[in-house]
Amino acid sequence: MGSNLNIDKTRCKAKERYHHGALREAMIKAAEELIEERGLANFSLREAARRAGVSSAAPAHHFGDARGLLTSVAAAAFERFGLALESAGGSPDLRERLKAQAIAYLRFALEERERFSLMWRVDLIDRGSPEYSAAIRRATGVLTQARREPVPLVAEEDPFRDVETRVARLKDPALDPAVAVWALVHGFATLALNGVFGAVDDPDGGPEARLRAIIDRIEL
Amino acid sequence: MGSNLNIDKTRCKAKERYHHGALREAMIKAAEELIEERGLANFSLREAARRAGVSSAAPAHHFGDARGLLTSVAAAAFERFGLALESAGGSPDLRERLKAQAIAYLRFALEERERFSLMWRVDLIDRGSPEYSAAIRRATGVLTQARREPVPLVAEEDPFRDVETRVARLKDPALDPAVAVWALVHGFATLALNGVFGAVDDPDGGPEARLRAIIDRIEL
DNA sequence: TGTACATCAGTGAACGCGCGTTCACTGATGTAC
DNA sequence: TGTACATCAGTGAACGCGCGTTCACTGATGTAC
Repeated sequence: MGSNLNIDKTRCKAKERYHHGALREAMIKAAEELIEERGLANFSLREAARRAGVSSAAPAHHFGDARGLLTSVAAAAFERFGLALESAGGSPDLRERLKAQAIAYLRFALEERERFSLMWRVDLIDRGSPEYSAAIRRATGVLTQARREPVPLVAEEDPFRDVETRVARLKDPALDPAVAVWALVHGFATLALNGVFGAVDDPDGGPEARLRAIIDRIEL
Repeated sequence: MGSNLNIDKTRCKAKERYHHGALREAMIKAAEELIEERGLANFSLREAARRAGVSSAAPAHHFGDARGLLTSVAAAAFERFGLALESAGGSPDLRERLKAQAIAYLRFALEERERFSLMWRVDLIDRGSPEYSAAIRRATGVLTQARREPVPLVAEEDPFRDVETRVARLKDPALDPAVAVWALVHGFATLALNGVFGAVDDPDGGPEARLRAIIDRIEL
């Protein structure tokens, strides 16, 4: 790389270079900011390109079309979402683990409202895209795998006591407490975003405590 | 009314009369069909007017603007939704009542996908509208009032046994099992609509049984 | 029972808008020799 | 190390689209006298 190029880069004025250099990432960032700022309904490819300092035709090279860009934004959001859930799942106790993940779920939804909505907007994104389906599979996998703790098969008295029940539960998805908690927190978050539970302004207070109390009443 | 008018009416060709006569209802019906048929994302005021056999300026007299029409559609949907929940809440047993309402909730969501989505799309409707807020208050009221059964205050042994616990529960919304079930079924329905639980084609089979099993595990 | 007239509920043409996408193009990059 | 050239990643102007809404209008209705 010549020194001229370096000078351009240290200026950090991407617009002054003909080639942006990292337009893909810049577009995703611009789209995220636009969506969070003006709402998902007011997203437009042109405006996102404008914010990235690039002509409206440029994104086509990286995303194909507008749906492609939104798909990438959704995939990136799911990626971060999965990480948040994962790092919340540290407790060895199943109930605590599920509760912590539920809270992480709720917080993500309340803090990144518009992006959280986008993640589920099938009409706006391309579900078939490899990057999207990988990200959603990973994130939801974290949830539904939450109960796959090392089961203490060797009980004190009878080594086979309860084992069959446990195995049956592991096999029957209807009885998976993780699915119940997942549906519960997803609905709770969605309703909270809709203002059903009143003010959402203090996410540390109301909704979270309420969610904790509810999860405590699910038989695991 | 003259006989000419009657002849016109029996012809049932609304287009042939200058005054539609029941455009408000016709527009709502047209919008509902359009939405269910082509999806919420493809709704347009013009197309709805076209289907009602009326110029695109006509609806303004009844709804003001496009948002006004969608608000009325959402309100009508909430009205039917509330009725469905209400008629499902017949059982004297709390758990059975909640379960039946949850199933009704799920069925409504799966059968009227697009309208169910619209009901919660704050960006498309006017939440402040009296007709909408009345309808949503009524429908959600059915849910959150589900536990307000006649509590058997006069117990066998000690008339005050458990009473304080009951009263405390009634006061603390965090412990309201109806809210838990509500959030649960709402999330369950939303995820099901997103295809998370696989095929939705047989609503009598998979999702419903699963939901029943989950509700059985909530401590009421 | 007629008539005058205000009001209501339509028409249809037109406006302006921002959008997504296409197109021929060009500047920059990287690679083969 | 230099040069030719293919490829990549941009430009910016233009196209066509359907939309929501506005506007001056008109036909139908209902009511007061």
